[in-house]
Amino acid sequence: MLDSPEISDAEYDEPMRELIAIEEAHPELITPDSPTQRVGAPPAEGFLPVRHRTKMMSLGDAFSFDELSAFLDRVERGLPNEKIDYVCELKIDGTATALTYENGLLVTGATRGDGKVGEDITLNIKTIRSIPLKLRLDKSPGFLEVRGEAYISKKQFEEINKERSKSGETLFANPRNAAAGSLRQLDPGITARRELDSIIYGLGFTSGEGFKTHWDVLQFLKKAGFKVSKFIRHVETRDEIFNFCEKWQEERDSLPYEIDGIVVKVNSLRQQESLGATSKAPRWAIAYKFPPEQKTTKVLDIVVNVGRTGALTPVAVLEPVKVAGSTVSRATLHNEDEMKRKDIRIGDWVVVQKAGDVIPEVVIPISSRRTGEEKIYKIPNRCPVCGAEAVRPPGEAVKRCTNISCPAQRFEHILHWASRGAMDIDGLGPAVVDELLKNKAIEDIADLYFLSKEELLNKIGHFQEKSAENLYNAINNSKNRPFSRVLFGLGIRHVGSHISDVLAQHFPSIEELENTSFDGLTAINEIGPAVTESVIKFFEQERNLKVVDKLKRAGINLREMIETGAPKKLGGLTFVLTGTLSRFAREEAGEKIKALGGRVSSSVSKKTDYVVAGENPGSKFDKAKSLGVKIIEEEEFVRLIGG
DNA sequence: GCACCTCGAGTTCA
DNA sequence: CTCGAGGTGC
Repeated sequence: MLDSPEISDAEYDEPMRELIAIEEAHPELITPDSPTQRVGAPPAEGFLPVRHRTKMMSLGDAFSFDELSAFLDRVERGLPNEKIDYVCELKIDGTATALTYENGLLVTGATRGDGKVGEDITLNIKTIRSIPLKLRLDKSPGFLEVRGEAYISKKQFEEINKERSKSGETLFANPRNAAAGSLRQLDPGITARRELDSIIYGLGFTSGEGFKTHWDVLQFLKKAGFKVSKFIRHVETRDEIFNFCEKWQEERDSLPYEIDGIVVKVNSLRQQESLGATSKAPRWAIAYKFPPEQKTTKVLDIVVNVGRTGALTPVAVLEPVKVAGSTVSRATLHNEDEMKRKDIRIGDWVVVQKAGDVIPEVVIPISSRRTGEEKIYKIPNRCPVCGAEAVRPPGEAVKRCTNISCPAQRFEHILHWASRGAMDIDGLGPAVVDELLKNKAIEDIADLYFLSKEELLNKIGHFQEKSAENLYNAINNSKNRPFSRVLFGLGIRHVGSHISDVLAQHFPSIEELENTSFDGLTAINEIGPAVTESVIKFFEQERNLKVVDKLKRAGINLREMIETGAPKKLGGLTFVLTGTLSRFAREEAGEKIKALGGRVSSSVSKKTDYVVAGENPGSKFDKAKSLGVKIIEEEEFVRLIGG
């Protein structure tokens, strides 16, 4: 077997500490290629475009062994009567990068971009420890470009998401997105903390090196100091190729990083050249893509869940089965119509898969395995928790429990109040809320603020002094959350986080919101009749008024804070973002605008002050033009927000 | 009244 | 991520 050893991370770690010490003592000795220069560079302004010397092509896909065979047929036809051997590599699910070295020193790291022009992410690339800043060659070529995959290990990915979850940031869907996102950080310090890794698998434009095979190239890359995969295989027959694919399809879970397929390349560089390329992809390589992992399992039961709004949602209880890395035992069926459309019955054998990598989904029932014993499930007309009538309004898709004091709704409502987007009360999770309700310590959200430490300790079975103290403090600290979060936490129907922001902008205090009229609400952009009605209804309910009153007495912040400092730069201005911004994600830009007192709206109207147009702006751009709304480009926007 | 875009609400697992 | 539904503009 021709497996090749991988360079271990430890080899890069050891000399670091020593070096830092030396350089701190003698700053004049710091060289541009010093590993200490990997981090600490100032945040970049944005990313400059880099033109690739030779196009970074993508690979053709094969989604089955048939398609893979067809590819091999084409290769053989293209090289009649020649002996052909191949190299099989794991296709790591990361992000493609091109690294250029001049006279042995790393000068540029770039993303693939559209293949012709990528972005200069050199500072971020330098934080990847397995990428040498200097080649380990006696005599380096004047110009060397290598290509590879920058990725994040499964373990590190979970680590990152755990932290993001703590700080309330949106989670990365998969390691690939995490890697891509981390490489697009303006502050290399953040990239460094993400601990990316890299595997190099080929050469780009390079001066004066005469290789015969791809295998030789890989050996050279290893010698030059790059991390090259140890799982690469040099093969000669089709069977070996298929075996390699099959083996890794089964064993992909055992790898420290995610792979989404196998790359098969013609080994001889002369043969590669002779096969050539289409405008999109080389004819001498292909990516065999693993099918999304699907498993079959049995629907043991279908149960209903009662949500915060009283919605009855059917959930399939499944015979536990391992799919794409985790064990699946439940899957939502969304609603009655969806259940009927897919015709899923209790006792059915079904195909399950992960939608988007995390959330299990029932794809389809296997009707051929039916015995006739399967039962069609109907959502009950009574709430399974409180027994009240459950009604599905005409034209709507969900059945709802009509009892506003239904224990299930109350429970979910309190959890919602404590949730990250609302009051963010750490330590107030399902188990604690359950005990507090059961032991009659609270009835509603406002009661939380009248609990003493002792009560918390007494009423929550598993609590010790420390946890009681922590929760007590967490509850107290939530009193001065911004008004918009309080509004969101109230759980008014149709009032989510965004509409809460909008309402808080227009009504500086809860009294003003309470006393407004139907027209006063609908006049506001983004507030239509449905939202208006539900807000007005909320304040008509005696129960709700009592809770609001108690919240007031508890000292909850029920007015928009008026900033006493310097007037905010963007006070009262409304922005609409369109197109792709290069410096930050849209969400980030939105955060910045809001932080400076501005508003972000989703659609352009006469009220819009600025439309910020990024790359490929959408229809909002045209709308802004026709309405005569001021359109600014990213440059000017950055100047406007002063950074 | 319709198309399009957003937002809201519910959900899973480790 | 998913679906459903609200808001806006034609």
